[in-house]
Amino acid sequence: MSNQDIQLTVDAVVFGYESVPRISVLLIKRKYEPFKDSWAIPGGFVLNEESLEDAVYRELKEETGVEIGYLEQLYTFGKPGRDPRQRIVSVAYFGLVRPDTYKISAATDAQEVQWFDIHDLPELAFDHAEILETAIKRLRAKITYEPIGFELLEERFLFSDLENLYKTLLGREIDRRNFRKKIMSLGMLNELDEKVSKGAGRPANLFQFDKKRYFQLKEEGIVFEI
Amino acid sequence: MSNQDIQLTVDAVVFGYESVPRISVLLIKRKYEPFKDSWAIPGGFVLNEESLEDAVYRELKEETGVEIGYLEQLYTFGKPGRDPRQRIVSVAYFGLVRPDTYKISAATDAQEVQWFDIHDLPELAFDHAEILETAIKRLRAKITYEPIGFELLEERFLFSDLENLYKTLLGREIDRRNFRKKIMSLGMLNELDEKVSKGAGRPANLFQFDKKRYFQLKEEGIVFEI
DNA sequence: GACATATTGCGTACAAATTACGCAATTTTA
DNA sequence: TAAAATTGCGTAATTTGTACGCAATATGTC
Repeated sequence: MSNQDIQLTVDAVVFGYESVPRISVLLIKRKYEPFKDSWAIPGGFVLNEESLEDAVYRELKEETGVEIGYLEQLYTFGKPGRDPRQRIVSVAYFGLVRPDTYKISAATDAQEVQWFDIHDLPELAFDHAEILETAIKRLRAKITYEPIGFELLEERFLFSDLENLYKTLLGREIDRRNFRKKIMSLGMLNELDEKVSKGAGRPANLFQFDKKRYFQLKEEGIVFEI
Repeated sequence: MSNQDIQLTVDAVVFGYESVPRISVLLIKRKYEPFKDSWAIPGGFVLNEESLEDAVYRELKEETGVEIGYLEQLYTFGKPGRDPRQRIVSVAYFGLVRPDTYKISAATDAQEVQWFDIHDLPELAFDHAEILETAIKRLRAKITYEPIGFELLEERFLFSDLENLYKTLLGREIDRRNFRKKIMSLGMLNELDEKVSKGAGRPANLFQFDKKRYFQLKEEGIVFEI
């Protein structure tokens, strides 16, 4: 097939979390046609000699300045006509950043890059609304069977933060005490000695996800599940 | 990126099931370099104006004569160097066929196309071993939370067939009686009036997966899970 | 400073789901 | 005709999930 004329791009749906609480996604305003001045998921063409993941990291750095802590391939979108000008197939990824990175990147270039609440999104270029929807569904599903929620929190976090993250993402109430029991029973969290007091109420303990222990347990067939 | 020089292909890992029991995968012997005479997953270049799915259906028909009953995107493999000659990014799919289709295609062209037990595979071209492994993992995981196992059985099947399919795929013993209770409690199977007697033992009832009912239940938030 | 309010951490009773296994019914095979 | 194989249904024990109660410990208010 020497006359194949298909361009390959990557796009990255990057999620962040604030303890407001809200889940947000990183979007850029397009500088060029097509869809000039529309909001879009960051991404771009894959270079001839770089891997798909490298393309994602590079584009994210170039376009948004963000460095992500977690990245996985989401889905490949290739329907003819998804770009009005040429045949473009895009390998979409989804990534997660911690609040600290989040803040930095939010300040970088307010004109072109911006975090949006996933429940209050602008109109998006191309089929990016579909890509984003796919990503949200995946994130929502995945936090129930993979410990990726921790990638959205600080290294050391409060149980109430974790709980709010799950409540917000799953969109339903969770019994605080049962949730805690369930998570703790997995044996993947370390309770730190440090206590934090914010606002009224008894000070809360800090926790940390034990990635090493998680992989040990995974080896033994014990999986994360909520 | 006007000088991008990346070719796009699709590959399809097609699974079948025989009540031996064994899970098998459809492979072809390559006619051309690179990897001439090696076994490989069927696939090929995407045409400029066809969708990725259409490319899969077309290539499968051209190369194997198989028509699949279920298809889903698996993963996109794009590491530079996975094809020794040029940069090729491949969108891999996995598909399932029923035993009837299975038999037909096996007869089509015994020289070039062949079913292999997934536990007794030949050496594969390119990174196809990795693709196949990814597909097997996905299939194994997915039969526990999506009703795709039925796509590997006849429309009307015996409970023991379903049970053996799960035992074979999951690679562990399953209590026959509890398995049956669990599946039946989902309310997605219709018990037919017809009985079948094969070999010794009490004749068994035929069952049928009720896809319409499944989607109804899914709407109501009741999901398939085993 | 005392008291109301908020949040955390732990525990307990009850319901639901899972697991282990017994056994009769009905067929083929010896 | 008896033995062996397979199916279909049931029941008890165990594990897991759910709904709460309540003391401990901070902040906010008067």
